Amino acid sequence: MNSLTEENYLKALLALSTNSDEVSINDLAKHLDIKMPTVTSMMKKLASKKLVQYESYKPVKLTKKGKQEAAIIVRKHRLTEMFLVEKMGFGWEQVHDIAEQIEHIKSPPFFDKMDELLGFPKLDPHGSPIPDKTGKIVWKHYEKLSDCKKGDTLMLSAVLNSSADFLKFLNSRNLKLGTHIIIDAIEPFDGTMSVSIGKRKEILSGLVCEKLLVENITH
Amino acid sequence: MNSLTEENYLKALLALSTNSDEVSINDLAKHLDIKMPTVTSMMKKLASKKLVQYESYKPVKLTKKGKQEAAIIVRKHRLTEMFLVEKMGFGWEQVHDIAEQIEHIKSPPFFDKMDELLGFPKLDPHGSPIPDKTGKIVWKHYEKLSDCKKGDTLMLSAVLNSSADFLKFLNSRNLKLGTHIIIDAIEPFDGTMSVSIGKRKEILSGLVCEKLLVENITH
DNA sequence: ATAATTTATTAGTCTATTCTAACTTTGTAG
DNA sequence: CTACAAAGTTAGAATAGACTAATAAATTAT
Ligand SMILES: [Mn+2]
Ligand SMILES: [Mn+2]
Ligand SMILES: [Mn+2]
Ligand SMILES: [Mn+2]
Repeated sequence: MNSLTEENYLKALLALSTNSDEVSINDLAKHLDIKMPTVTSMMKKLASKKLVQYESYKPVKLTKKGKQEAAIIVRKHRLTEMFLVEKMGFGWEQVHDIAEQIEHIKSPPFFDKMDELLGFPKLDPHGSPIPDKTGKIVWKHYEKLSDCKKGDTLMLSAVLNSSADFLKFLNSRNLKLGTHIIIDAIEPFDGTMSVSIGKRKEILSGLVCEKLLVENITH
Repeated sequence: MNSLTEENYLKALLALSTNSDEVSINDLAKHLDIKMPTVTSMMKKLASKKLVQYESYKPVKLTKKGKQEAAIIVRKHRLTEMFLVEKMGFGWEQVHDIAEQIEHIKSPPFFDKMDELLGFPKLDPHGSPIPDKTGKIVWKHYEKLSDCKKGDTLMLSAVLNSSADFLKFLNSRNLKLGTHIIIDAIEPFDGTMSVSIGKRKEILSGLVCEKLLVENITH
């Protein structure tokens, strides 16, 4: 059984493996806000448990086993978020921090029951896929709003940042999953977009646009 | 903020304070299944946090502050058990172990929401009172079945043991909170009782009878 | 009032997780 | 191909929590 600490390392490794599946000690240290030597020694420990592949001075890689166990934590995190929103009435900006703790609860029946009560959801409240019980994760083919072009009509489908601050910002602009966005103009210098959300006109900074995943529904 | 470990010590102290409000290191060690020297050093730590009163070679006592913080953990534990039974469909024999973990979640809104969704319950699924937010705990005046006499008609109101084994035993005898019990005979030697539960006749050992709290409803 | 037993404390060790300081390796810019 | 910066490792120390062995205090039994 992995400790809470080990589980958080596994989850961070998975989160940082989206592109290359190789993760540097430095990135991991920054992501977890832990110093590099601490990370190095934890990598040795996880390697001894066959959860990562580790060699001195090289980036780390999750093994199949490590990937699977990380995905199970993510599953528990996302099921929890969905439960908090759908069954307990929390806002999507309130659930991440609670889920960060509940994901470590050891009780398969507890999460199975959530899953069942929710009707076996495929997505969490932020649009991210809920891994299945075997650890498989299937992302739909979304694109970043920042990669879309002027005139496109898009549907907000997922957010890449679940911090309360960011989500409260989206709330204040009436941006929810499913909301339609039309790109009126793009500032070439910094990627700031002028968009229409329903009847309202809004300005979204490049940084915000990079965190919004959309589906192109231009007619 | 107290650690999970400290919280479990506080809860044990409160549980063992029911009578005398003084707790011996030895009892605490047995209750927590931890060796005495470890308990001694934790008592020193809790004393430095003003949560217990500790002097060498004397029994420990929870301070007002310690009692309050312990009760808040118990509140979270019992709200959780109630939520698991009432809102998630678990049996009363399944919830204690999950609550033992969830009681340590740091999120007042999470437990407030449970409380609200449950309609501010006063009792948990095992008949124990749910402490209020200030830490006050009010037990109703129940008596132990083992203290009742032949001919009494009683209503099962609470159980003093929440282990899955014990509760599964009660399930198998159709004993639930609210069930009526009539004492047909008491074996003087060991306190074994012959009782009527509805139309059924059952035999309950003295040990079982001591764990059942009842309300006397003899006409 | 002793002796025996039980309870509690000290001292020293261990594992898990983290840190800082110092050193080494790798990668990059001339 | 050096020289410097960035990334990574080693060594040593700290804290939380738990253990064992040895010792001391308090209780109980004779
Ligand atoms: Mn989240
Ligand atoms: Mn976490
Ligand atoms: Mn319980
Ligand atoms: Mn607990």
